[in-house]
Amino acid sequence: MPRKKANTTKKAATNKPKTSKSVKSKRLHRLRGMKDVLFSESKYWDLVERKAKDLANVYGFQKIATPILEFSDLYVKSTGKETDIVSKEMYAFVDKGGDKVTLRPEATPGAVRAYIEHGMFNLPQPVKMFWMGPLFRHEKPQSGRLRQHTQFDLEIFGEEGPVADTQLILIAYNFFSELQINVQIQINSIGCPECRKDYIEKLSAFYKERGKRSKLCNDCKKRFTKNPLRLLDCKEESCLEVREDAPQIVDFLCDDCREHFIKVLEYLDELEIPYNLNPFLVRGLDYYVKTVFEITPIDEEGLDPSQQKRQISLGGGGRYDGLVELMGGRPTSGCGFGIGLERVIMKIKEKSIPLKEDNENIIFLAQLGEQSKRKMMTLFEELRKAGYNVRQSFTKDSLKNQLEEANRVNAKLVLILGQKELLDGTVMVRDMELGTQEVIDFKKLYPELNKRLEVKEMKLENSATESIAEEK
RNA sequence: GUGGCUAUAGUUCAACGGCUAGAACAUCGGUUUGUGGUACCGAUGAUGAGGGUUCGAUUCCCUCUAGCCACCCCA
Repeated sequence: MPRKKANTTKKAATNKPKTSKSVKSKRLHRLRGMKDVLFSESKYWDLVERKAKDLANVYGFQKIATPILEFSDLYVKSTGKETDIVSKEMYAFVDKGGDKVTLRPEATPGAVRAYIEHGMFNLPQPVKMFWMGPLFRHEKPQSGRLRQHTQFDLEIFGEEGPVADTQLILIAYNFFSELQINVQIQINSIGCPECRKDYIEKLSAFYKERGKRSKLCNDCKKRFTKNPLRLLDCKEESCLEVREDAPQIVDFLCDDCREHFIKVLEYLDELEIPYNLNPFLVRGLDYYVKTVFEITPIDEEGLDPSQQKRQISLGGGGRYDGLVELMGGRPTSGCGFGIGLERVIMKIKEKSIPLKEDNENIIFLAQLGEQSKRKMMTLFEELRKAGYNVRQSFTKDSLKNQLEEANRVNAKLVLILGQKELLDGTVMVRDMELGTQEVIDFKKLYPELNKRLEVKEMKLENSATESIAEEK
């Protein structure tokens, strides 16, 4: 039996044994870990972006945009050569001019670069900026983990006081609660380079005590020599056991760091923002000092544990006081945080929070015949400019199709103009909910529309109260 | 990057190694050449890619690709 087959013979046997990706399938596929945002998802993006911008503006943050492509060195120097992001996740390449460049893996370095490069230390301090855009990390994709994702990011430069840290956390908290996402704020202080050094010594000493290292998992054995702070991060059961008695960094903070941290917590208490003091929270970027925090979602409806998904963090940030200086600016303190918008949208979808849609009082214009089409096209512009919520489908000529479309967009009224109406100087007004229609004088269109839109609203209110009354 | 699971129309799912790969929803068309949302009829449309075993593969095996899950890490 000859099987149905596309008779396009692939390039003959001249192919190298290693098949190249491009020849493989006839259809082009998007790159791994990259996503298209389609119509149905756009409304979530609108919602989230609007919320982010509104909040940022209220708290005095101004928008900036930095290039997606930067010199690779920017990230190597700031984020840290040894961090996972830089050492194994960067989209780094040499461009045609021979420059070593990288697709932005992280927001803060670009903001810092811009702050220095444009002499923003000459602006009134603190400088508060926000930022929204794509980031690229070459990781193995999973749900909620993409190679291109979008972050909403806030940065404050030139303010060393704890108010700055608090304000960032406050904004993050407001962002989530106003989107009806339940979150938990994890917070910790990892001190400054000085007191952290002391702590790491203590921590190493602790783990060196008899028999402790043999209990650790393989990853942690490596961490012990490479980055002892990360020992605190491990979720392995046996490592957790050892960790129980480990010294906590908060007990070793210098006076300055301790005072700063206490203030942040006091402010949070004052604002009644719930937080979870997590002495084991350590963040993976080199530049963080003092306050670090992370935001994770909470499942409220006590699902059975098997149903519970791994809780990925929705956002995180911290203070980076030494970073501007490290990057060649004058000593400037700073702090910032980022929120992963794809993950936020995932959460909103999970909870199926209803979205407000702009489909109130839609007037749909339908036409029959060339003459009426022309007239309706101009009427459409007229109504639109007058502030009516109008829709049309002038590419379709049959009334059936136009009404179908009117129904799809949830129109309240349809104005129908055909040969008959055109000759009589009238227009037909069809009420899509009641299914009634009426021919009116074209000149009385505006008062008629206004009347119907108002009457409609009152009727709806009435019916709502009636149905409540019935239930009682 | 490591390990596991999966891959069938646009979407959600069917199909003891064997007949024309079947539905629902969606889309388009018709019943109605001037009337939508409920009905009826019809059409379009799929085995991720490449190889192997077999008389015969959607089904079994291998490779690649992609997705999901856990780890690593992070937003």
